[in-house]
Amino acid sequence: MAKELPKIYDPKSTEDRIYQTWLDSGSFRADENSPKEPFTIVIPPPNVTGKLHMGHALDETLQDILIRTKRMQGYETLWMPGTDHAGIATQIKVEAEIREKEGKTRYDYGREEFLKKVWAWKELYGSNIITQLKKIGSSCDWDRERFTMDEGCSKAVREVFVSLYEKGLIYKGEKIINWCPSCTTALSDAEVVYEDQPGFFWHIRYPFADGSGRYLTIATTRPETLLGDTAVAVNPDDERYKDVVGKTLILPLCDREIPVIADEYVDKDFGTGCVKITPCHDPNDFEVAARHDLPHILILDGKAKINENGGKYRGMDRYEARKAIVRDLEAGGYLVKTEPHAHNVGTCYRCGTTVEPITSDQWFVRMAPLAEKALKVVRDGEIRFVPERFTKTYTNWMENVHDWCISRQLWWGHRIPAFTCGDCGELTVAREDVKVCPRCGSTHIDQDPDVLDTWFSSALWPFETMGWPEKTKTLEKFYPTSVLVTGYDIIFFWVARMIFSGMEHMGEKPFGTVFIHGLVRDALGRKMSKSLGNGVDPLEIIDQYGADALRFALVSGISPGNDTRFTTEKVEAMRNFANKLWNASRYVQMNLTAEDDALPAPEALAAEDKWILSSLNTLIREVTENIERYELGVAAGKIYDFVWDMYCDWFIEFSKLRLGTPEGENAQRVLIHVLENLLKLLHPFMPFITEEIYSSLPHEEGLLITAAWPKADPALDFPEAAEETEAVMAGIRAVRNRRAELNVPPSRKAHVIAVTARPALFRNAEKFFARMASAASLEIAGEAPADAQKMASAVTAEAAFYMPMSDLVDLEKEKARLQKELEKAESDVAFEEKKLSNRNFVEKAPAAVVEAEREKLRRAEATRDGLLASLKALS
RNA sequence: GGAGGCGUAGCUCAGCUGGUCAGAGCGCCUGCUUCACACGCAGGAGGUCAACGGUUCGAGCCCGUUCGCGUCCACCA
Repeated sequence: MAKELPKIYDPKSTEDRIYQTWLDSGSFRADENSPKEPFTIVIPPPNVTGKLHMGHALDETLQDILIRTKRMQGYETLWMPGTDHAGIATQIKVEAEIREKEGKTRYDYGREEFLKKVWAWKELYGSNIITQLKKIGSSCDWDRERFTMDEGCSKAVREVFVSLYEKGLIYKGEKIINWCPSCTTALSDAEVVYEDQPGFFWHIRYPFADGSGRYLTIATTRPETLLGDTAVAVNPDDERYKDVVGKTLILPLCDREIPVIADEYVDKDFGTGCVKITPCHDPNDFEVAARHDLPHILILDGKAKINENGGKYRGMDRYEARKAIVRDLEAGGYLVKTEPHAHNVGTCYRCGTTVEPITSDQWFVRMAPLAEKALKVVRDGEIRFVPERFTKTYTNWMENVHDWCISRQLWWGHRIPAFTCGDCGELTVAREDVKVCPRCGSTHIDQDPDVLDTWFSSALWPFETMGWPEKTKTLEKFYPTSVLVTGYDIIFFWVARMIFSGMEHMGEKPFGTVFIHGLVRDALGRKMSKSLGNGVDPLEIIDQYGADALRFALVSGISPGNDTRFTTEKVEAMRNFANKLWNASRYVQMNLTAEDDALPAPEALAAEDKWILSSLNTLIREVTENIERYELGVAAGKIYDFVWDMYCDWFIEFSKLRLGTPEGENAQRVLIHVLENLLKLLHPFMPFITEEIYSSLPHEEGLLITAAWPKADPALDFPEAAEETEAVMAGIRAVRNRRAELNVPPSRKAHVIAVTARPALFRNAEKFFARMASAASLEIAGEAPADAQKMASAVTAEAAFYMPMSDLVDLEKEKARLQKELEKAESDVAFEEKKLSNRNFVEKAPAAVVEAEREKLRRAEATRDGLLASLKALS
């Protein structure tokens, strides 16, 4: 039965095999007909042609820990997997590919042919990311894998679009939007990243048209937009300009006349107090223009080049035009001054290009009515953010949300189901493609060329993946989902939108808890990014250290919502931990003769058995509770400490004394029992190695992945026995400590005399002292030996230990050391006495706390008395 | 401008609702080929928990102020 295992655990030869076992067993599958209580997570769908990065690795690990725990706890778990078509990201990739390989653009192919290319690309690379998710152990129900552009999701998207349109919550309109000149598409507000950039503040004279020679000076950071100016605004209360409101100015370089208007928007104290108004290229100006009914002049094209409204600047790139215009202003005597000015510039979150605010005809979601419900469900506590502070992040955003621009001038994505009649101009939004104009019967119909924002479909993810808009059993069983696990960086993009979508279309929240984690940074604390080249590839780490080590490294020491640094040192430490567990298991197996894992009867348990079993109970309670509270870092730490410290360093060492004796089988059974429970507690964190070890231990259940989660057994709480063992441990530590200080090698055994008032504690401890503290013998005495002067001594609360080793002991030093320890013990006693004589403390503090302090006092007194006796014996 | 986060051993970080909370890993020092493991064992050094003030019987933990570091949102042309 005993079986020899290699000394070093090899994840490479294990993980794929174990994963296949799980797949074959069907353990990942969720059953909507199950009577069990559901527990559901939908995966944040990675980009279909993306590559797994550390952020994914963390996100996946956290989800898998929750899912595996709940699965073992008897829930019907569904972890819904899938991928996102990632409109801009994917289209950019394919365009780059054909540009590089064929020197062509998407226009060379045309819409249909280009889309075929993208689909081919998706087919080619789309499975990579899924393979990678499997590598880190994700226990998703792969049979249900979805894609945001598959038939079902597309149907859901269309249903949502049409129904929102019918409710008046989607509209088309000419508004100012963010435009990326590189991606040549509109973006939503959330897709713009603002960054501080150095720039200039140009002060420019706009002369009055009355030929008086007077002028107003405006200040701008974007002089080229002057081509689109249709007014200059001042604050109505600004005394300096009261008399010029209503007058007319000549727009430099354009010879166009524009009015001076008064508007509250202008800040008197900023710049010159005069603001050029460019309705088509600034959101604030757009508003001002609406209030004053100003004309709109668009001066940029889709590539951010000056268009036909820009006169001689036509065709210039925006920055080229800026230079030319500044030069011409200077030449014309219009430029007053140029001063450096740092300002925030919006950039495209996908390509980093500076975005231009421009007016454009786009589709929008009317957010106000949707936001209302989305706020209520969070305020009512139906949806809870973990950690709680992100609730505020969410509500602040939702309270101030603008209408959502959802149309994108791309080809890859869900085509907007809006159809325009070429003859009568009738616009029809419909669930089925329109072939005939419902108004005039014309068959000359054009579908809107634009596609929807990628996030429009991901917003529906929790229910579109379950078959909505059909009424499916899956929805019935698993919606709303239990927890959503994601990083704080996509709360606005995704979490917020799922919430209002769920409320609107399902009439119910999409999830009960939003578990937010931080970013994985590099060893120096920087964001991992392609441009910095500081990203660490999770697959390489898995290859080198194993998925378990990576998972444990990612989750150890983290706390919800906080960023974490990734270091290979940490992975190495966790690889070592895996190996430690592996070798502990080897030890258990090498000594195995018992045929099953049944615990011995309580009366057959040794004190150390009772100690480890009591401690295991505590561990089970703590781990279970901390997972429940999403404190996964704490839970992982508790298991780590227990395995390494309590189980390996102490219990296994204790057990060695019994193996091979008549009691050996009892020891084995306790070893196995505890190990098995540890494997279960650790399984969600380190699924591969725990499953591998479990398979070679005697056990009743099949696979560990579906084994029952441990429960603390009150019948196995033995506080007295635990205290007894801890007293022995303290004694062993004290003796080891003294020996180490005196540099006594383990090979030199010493007699140990334990002077104690509680001899029962040490009656059976000789073998432990012999093995673990190099004791030749352990003698129990009531008082200090007569020749104590020649001995090394060590004092604990329960005993004073004497070791005859006169050659090594310097009596004076020994006395000085004991004296120092005595002072410490006395101050401890005084501290505790003071505390306990404080009536306020005794009356107000909880009884358990007071009792703990009393125990501390007792131990301090005992230690003090032991030290006093030792000192007396030495003098 | 607004919001929230962080500042704990040389380094990276835990420390949950205030009472063994002064911890872990790595690094460092001293021993050890002890029959599971040198990806190891035993022992050790090292922190006035950013500063100051307050609440409390009791504060890294709660409140306030200050200093330092990064984050998100908004955005003044």
